[in-house]
Amino acid sequence: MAYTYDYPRPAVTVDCVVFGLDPTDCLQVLLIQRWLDPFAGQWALPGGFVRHQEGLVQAAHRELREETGIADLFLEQLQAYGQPQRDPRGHTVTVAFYALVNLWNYQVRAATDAKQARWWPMDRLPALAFDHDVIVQDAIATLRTTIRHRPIGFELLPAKFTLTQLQRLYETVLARPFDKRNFRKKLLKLDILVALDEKETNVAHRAAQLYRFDQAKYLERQQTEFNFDL
Amino acid sequence: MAYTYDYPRPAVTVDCVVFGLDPTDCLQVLLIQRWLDPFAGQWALPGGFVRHQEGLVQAAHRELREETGIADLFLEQLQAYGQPQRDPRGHTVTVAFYALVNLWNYQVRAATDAKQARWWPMDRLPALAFDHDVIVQDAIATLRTTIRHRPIGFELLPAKFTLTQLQRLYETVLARPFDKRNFRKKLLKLDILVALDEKETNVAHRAAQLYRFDQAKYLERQQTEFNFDL
DNA sequence: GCAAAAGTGTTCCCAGTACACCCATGT
DNA sequence: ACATGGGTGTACTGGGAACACTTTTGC
Repeated sequence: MAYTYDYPRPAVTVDCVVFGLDPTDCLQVLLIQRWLDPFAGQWALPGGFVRHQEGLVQAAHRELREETGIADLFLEQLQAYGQPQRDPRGHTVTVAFYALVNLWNYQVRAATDAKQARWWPMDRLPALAFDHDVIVQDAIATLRTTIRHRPIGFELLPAKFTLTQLQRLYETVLARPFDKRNFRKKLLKLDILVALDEKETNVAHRAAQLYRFDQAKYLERQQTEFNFDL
Repeated sequence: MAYTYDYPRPAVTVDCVVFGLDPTDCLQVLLIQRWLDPFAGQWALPGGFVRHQEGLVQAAHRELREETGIADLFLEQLQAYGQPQRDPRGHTVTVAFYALVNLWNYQVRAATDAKQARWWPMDRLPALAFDHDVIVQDAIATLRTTIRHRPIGFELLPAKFTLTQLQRLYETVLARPFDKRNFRKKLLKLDILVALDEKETNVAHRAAQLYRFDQAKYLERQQTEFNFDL
C-alpha cells in the first residue's frame, strides 16, 4: 500500500512527557526503550505516528495506551517541534504533550510492561533519542509555571491526600521549600479543598486529615477573577 | 510530480495571528481574503503549507512575507491544531503562531497589498475560514497572559514611546483600566525603560517624555528572580 | 486664557513571610 | 516514654490600590 500526494509532506508524530510522583517524593518521567533504528536501544518519549483521520490528542492517548498501558490521564499539549533535522529518517513534525499520572495507580503496570517502559527520576534521565531532551526540559518548565497557576497538581496525587503530601508535591516540582503554616493557610483559604471524614491510618505518628480537590468549587471561583498563584 | 509514502500523512500548515496596535488604540488582527476553495472569498489567517525540509518558524515567516509583505516581526508558537475535520480538503495539522507588529511601520503596506490583506479590529472580526476563529480566540488569550508576564508589549509600539502610549496599550489588550500614577510607578521601578533626551513634538498639550525599552537591562533582571507581572 | 494631556506623593490595606510549640499515634 | 510528623497563631513588612492637583504646550 502506498499513499501519494502532489507535494512532499513531513511525517507527523506525537510525543508524551508523562510525569509521575514517586512515593519518595521524586518527580519521575516515563520513558520507553526503542527497539528499532534510529536510536535503537536508546530511551525516548512514548509516542508515534498520527494515523489517518486521527486527532492529535487522540493519537497521544492511543500511543500511551499501546506503549505503556496508561489510560485516562491528564494530558495537555505542550507545543509542536519541527526542525527539519530532528529526525534522521526525514522531515518529521512532532506535537508534544505533557501528562500527569497518579503513580499510586500505575506504578506496577508500567514497570512490568512488555515494551520496556520505565520511570526515571527527572534529574537523572538517560541520554534521549531525537530532540527529546529539549522536549522534556520544555515540559518541566511548562509544568512548573502551570502548576502555580492552575490546580493540576492534584492529578499527581491519589484522590484522597493530606496537606503534607500536597506541600511536598509543590516542593518537589518547584524545587523550593514552602513554610508549612503559610502553605496550609493559603490553600485552605482558596476554598477548593474539602476535608473528608477520614484520616490517615497505620502511621507511626498523629494521623493526618485527608482532603480531596473540589473541581466544582474551583470552577465557581474561576469565574470571579480569582487566581490560584502559589 | 508526486510524492509517495508507505503510510498516509496529514498535510502540515502554519497559520499566523498577527496583532497590530492601531493609532486609535484598537487592537487589530491581520487577515487575508482567500481566492480559492475551500472558503473562497472568506477571510482567513495568513499561512500555508510547510515546505520540504522547512522549519515551522521559518515557514511562518515565509508565508507572512509572501502574503502580507511583513518581515522581521516578533513571532512565537501558539500550539498545533489537528482535528481531522478542520480542513475539508483532508486531514491537515496546522501549527499556529501569534505575532506582534508595530503598525507605525506596516500600516500602509498591508492595506494596499495585492493579495488583499487587511487589518480588522479584534472585536469585530468577520466570519473566518476553517477553525481560524478558535485559533484567534486562543491567540488573544495567550497574548493577554503573556503580555502580563513578559515584556512583549513593546513589540506593538514604535521604538520611542511615551508612558501614556504604553499604558493605553495594556488597557487595550487587557480590556481594563490602569491607574496612571500606579502604572508609571510600577513600570519605572522595574528599571527596564530608558528615558531618552527627547520629547513628543507637535502635540497640543504638554510634550511627553519619550522612553525606549532596554532589552539588556531586562535580561539582567530576568536572572535575579524578578517578575514583570502587570 | 483655555483646552488637553503630562506629571507627581501619600495613605491604606491586604497578602506574603517569618517563626516555635503542643498534640496524637504507633512502637 | 519516646520518636515522628500533624496541626496551629501572631507580628511584621512590602506592594497594590485608591485618589487630585499643578505644569506645559499649542491654539
